[in-house]
Amino acid sequence: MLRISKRVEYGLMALQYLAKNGTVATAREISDANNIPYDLLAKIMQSLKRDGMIDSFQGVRGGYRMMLAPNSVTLNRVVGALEEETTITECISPSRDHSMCELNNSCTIKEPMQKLQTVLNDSVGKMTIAEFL
Amino acid sequence: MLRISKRVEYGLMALQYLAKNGTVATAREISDANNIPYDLLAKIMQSLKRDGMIDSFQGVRGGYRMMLAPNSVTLNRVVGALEEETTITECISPSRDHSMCELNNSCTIKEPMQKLQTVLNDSVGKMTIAEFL
DNA sequence: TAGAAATCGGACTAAAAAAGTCCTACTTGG
DNA sequence: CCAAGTAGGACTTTTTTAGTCCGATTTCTA
Repeated sequence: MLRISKRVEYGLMALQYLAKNGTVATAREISDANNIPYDLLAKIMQSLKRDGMIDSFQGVRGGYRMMLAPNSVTLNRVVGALEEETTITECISPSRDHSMCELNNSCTIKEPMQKLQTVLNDSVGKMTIAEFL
Repeated sequence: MLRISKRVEYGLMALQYLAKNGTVATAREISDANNIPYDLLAKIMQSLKRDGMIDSFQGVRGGYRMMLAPNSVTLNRVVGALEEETTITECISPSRDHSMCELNNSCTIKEPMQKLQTVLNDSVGKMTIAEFL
């Protein structure tokens, strides 16, 4: 049901690393420290950068740096930055036309699913990177 | 991150159906009513039966029947009955030897993940089939 | 008592998603 | 200029999930 993806797992490790060390760190450094495949991590860092929670510097003395206070970066935000779909169910997703569940409008569990989604968002949204330090 | 599987989705629909109607219903009846592939639903019903939340009757007038009050069947229980792994992360799973995260014991996010797991279990555990009626 | 309508359950295939790899381009400090 | 970085597209592999198929067993009923 709710296993988090490696993308999120690695992303959290990277953010933890950055938050802990305070300084600029390279993707290579982080991948070495955590046994994360370098290429994969590189992509993840780009996504986190795009979100704005970290900053990046190209070139020889480049790397990544935290841009926000750890306690202001919620898990919801991290997940949102790293994953396409963040809803519990396809029919709740805002990305598709879901005026009906797939073919028919006979979906009988939409409302409770929506409720579950809210409950989940609330609880996950309360945790931040500060909890990882 | 946390999309629920079709197994759980279909399982919830089936439980809703049984709880709503009160009587014995066949897998065919439920699959027709909800556009669920019959063979798949049949397996799901067997899993739910094994858990004990529903009962089954073989033979010509057979089918399935709810065995518990809807408000006593939590989502956690349904998920547990229908899925192998129910943990947010592999290293938390009780099914594997995880005295260390895979190869090395350098997993730096285990504790917060454990906390997240607890938070999640708590919130999901509060919802029951009664919410689906 | 035969047969239809069910559940039971294993084995398999197909499809989708996730994880990981490869390669090239661009940037920048020394 | 070149080494050490990020940026990012395209691709392959692996894993997981979804779905299918088939035969066995049970049991009501005509």
